[in-house]
Amino acid sequence: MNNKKIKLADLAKLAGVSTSTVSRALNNNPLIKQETRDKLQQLAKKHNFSLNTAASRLRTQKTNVVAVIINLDEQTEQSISDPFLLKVVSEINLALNQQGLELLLSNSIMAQDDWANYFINGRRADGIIVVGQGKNQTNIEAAADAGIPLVVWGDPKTQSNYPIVGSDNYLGGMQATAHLIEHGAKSILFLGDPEHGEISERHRGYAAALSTHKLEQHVISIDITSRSAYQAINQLLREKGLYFDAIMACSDMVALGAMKALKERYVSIPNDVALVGFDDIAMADISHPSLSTIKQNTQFAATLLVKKLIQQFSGEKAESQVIDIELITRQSSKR
Amino acid sequence: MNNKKIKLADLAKLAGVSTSTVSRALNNNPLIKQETRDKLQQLAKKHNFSLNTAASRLRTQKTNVVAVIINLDEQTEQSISDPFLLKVVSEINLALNQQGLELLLSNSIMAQDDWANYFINGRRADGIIVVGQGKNQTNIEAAADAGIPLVVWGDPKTQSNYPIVGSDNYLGGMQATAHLIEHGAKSILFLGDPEHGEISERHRGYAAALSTHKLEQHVISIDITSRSAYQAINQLLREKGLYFDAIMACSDMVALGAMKALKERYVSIPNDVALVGFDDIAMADISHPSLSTIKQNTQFAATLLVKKLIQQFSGEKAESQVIDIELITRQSSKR
DNA sequence: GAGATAAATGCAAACGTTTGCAATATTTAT
DNA sequence: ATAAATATTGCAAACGTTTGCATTTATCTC
Repeated sequence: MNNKKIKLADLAKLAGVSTSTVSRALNNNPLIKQETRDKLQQLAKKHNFSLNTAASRLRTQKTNVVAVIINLDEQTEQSISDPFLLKVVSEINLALNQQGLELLLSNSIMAQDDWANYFINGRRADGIIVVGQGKNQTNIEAAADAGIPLVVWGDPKTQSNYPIVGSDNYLGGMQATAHLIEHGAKSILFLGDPEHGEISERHRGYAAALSTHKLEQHVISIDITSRSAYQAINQLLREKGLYFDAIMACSDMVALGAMKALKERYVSIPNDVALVGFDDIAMADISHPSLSTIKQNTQFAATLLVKKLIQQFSGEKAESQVIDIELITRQSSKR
Repeated sequence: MNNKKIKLADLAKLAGVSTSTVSRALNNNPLIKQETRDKLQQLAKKHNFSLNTAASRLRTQKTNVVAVIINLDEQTEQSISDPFLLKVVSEINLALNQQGLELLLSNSIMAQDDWANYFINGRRADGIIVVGQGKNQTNIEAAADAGIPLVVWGDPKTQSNYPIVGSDNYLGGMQATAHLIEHGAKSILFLGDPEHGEISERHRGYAAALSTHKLEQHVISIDITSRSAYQAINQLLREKGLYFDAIMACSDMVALGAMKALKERYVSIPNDVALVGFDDIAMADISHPSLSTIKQNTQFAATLLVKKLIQQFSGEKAESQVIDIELITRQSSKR
């Protein structure tokens, strides 16, 4: 095993050609005769040669890397363990790889406020995908203003100077709520934080559906974690009793936390309380009763995010885009 | 806003010093007078300057990047959505950032077998963390032989020429099983794939605990997903009836799938069937009944993985290390 | 078969840092 | 005040690619 790292020039010497030829051959430049290309590519493979990306990035000013930032404000603890966010990241990774791009992951960098320079001026990445809007939009806005290729997973109806891809949260909230109403719910809790970007849209949808049917809002503002959902419902049942007959939860994890509290107190789901979540994480299908939810098409979203980012690489402006959601009805809401 | 990217030389000109001085100042080299250092660092901040990593990596032959490879064999679909793996990645990310290292994520590259060159010879990363042993250990072994800084999350008792960090799966399997036996279980199912690296150790622990008490093994070999667990238990109950009184599941997701099947058929947990999982994912606490499980200390593991990788950067050899597990008893096993 | 066009390759200069060594400025000892 | 030692800075050569342009080689045209 050779511990001296082989370089382009070594290959060139071995093949008796110039480095330019090798470089072009490995990059499949049609300027080089097909035959020579094949020969050199084989030689490279044989010697386990891989282009030094540091050098090539320096020369080309391109990295073929995209930084993905998980943007969670304060509530570090739970969001990080939210399967949904991680699934989004996973899908983005796939979408990037399909385009020959690599994924530089960061979930702590958002704290410091010069992340844009850090990644872009530092030539660590060609562009940035921010997962989650959080509350510090000004930060993102500034980066976008500075011409940094940037794309955000969040609520696409938010006014912004950067493209946001995300589900139709308003429609999702409305459909979920309407579904509960159709199944006879009269007193529907909204469980979540209506201040929070995407969730506020879900809440607006909830409110709209209610007002159509002249029903009252019951907003329980909580941290968007299953634990605080559990605690909130527990406290509610203890202090106020069962004054509601349905819950529209702002996420599946929240819904599952609520479900646990209900089951512990022998509140029947869906008979006493019907329940709808949001996201369609794997657990929604596995829980008992299985959880009705609004499915977000993360795979499509990921390819879209990547596509819009690449557009910006070539100077095009990309627009925000709303992705269709789908109501998945399972046991938790059927009565 | 300046669209021309500023470089070291520009800063130097602005400050009226040489590039060497700026470079040293920004790298906090004590060779430079403290006063000059401060001044230059401020200047850099003021101009949103960030060192061009491409250039600096080329010159220093270091990237300060670690590639993390999620190593899943074939069963792509479910493993990717397994919250546990993603949590491990998340913890690794944190641990890396704490050491000033960045995380390059990869989950599909493992397919092609030259990933080692790709990352290391291509100077994309200084080292590699493989999450999950999978079945193609030869691949990893070759890389380790080639002197590539490498560390694996897996079963640390596996014989290997590279350091593996992971939980005491044998002990975990044994403790979980013993716990079930203590609570009166006589016929305990092992739910998982005993061929699979870490899980085979869990199975060995299970077998050991059983043989101590002269109990019989009942191994249900399934894909390690909640869905196939659900299907398997369903089928079992349908075809053979309730011939078991406890389940030791190879992971929490598997346990939760089994739990759903049991609940659907009104098998009481833990009274009719006691249940223990493995991992302690967030859902274990939220499920109803809450799931007893073997907790893996992922945070500690992550720091250890990173530490052992860094050791290798400086030529030291690092050893495999077993991490303590902890039995978390919740409702699913208490009777 | 000579001249002209096209195809294939080579030369050499970047890209922006870092760092050994040389050079200068500053302090200390005498 | 001068010499010696030390602290601080600058010079210039790498690091390994890519690519515009020049050059060579092959192909075509008449």
